[in-house]
Amino acid sequence: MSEVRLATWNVNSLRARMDRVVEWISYARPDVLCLQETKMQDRDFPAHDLADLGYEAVHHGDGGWNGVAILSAAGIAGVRIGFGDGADDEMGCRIVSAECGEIRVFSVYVPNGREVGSEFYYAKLEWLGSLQRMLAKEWDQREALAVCGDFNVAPDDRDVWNPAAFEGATHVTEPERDALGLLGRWGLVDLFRLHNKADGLFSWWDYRGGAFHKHQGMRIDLILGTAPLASWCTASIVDRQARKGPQPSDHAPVMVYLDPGRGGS
DNA sequence: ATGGTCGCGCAGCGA
Repeated sequence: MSEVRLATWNVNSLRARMDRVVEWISYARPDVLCLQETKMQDRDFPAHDLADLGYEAVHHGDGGWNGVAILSAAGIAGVRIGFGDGADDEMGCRIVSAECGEIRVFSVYVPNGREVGSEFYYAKLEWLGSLQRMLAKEWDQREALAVCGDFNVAPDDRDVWNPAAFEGATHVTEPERDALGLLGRWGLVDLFRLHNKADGLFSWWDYRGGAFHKHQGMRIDLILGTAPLASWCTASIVDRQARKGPQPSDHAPVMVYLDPGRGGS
């Protein structure tokens, strides 16, 4: 297979964002695009419009909140909804996966923990734990597998616009980062960071207060991949252009470039 | 100065 472009984007309502998604697809040409916060029911998902653009898709959503999807120009097979043990249903349509060509792709929307120490914070940690247990139990880290989505965790201080101001705040606490660390110990690598080491490379900026133009953001949208994907990865981008212009999402798309003919696997 | 802006859905909550 030739180059594969694998992307993830929290669109904050696919209904409100469809024009921007179509625009982005037309110039970025991802082979696989994971979406989060579609905020729609399955029956409203614009599968036909996406098929016209050359994408098969799977969507998992039940209404006004959450909702995840995978668009693939490399095929969709072996769809899995949720964790398979009902845990996802309680937290609401936050994980879906499919075989896209030779890669098992997950699209995930990790719960927002709101205030540190709140019940929502612990539910977020539990959800990340469920993700790790599901991967360890059902999947093989030696295979080509990617977990893409909005993790609501900034992996390290480079990923926060003002680490001093965020000390102890949600998205950066040790337990949240430890939960990402467990995914790393299982075998997932933060593919964006393989070829982009600088700070200030954010994927989300608050709508309020002109945060985007003040470069006040965080990198919380991640593409995690197993060792084979890490060996294939040649480049990565965050497309800040998509955060500009009319009716943008508060997140920008993140994309990695994979060359399955490259590296040792 | 505890604000600010979105989306959903039609009040006020969640992010």
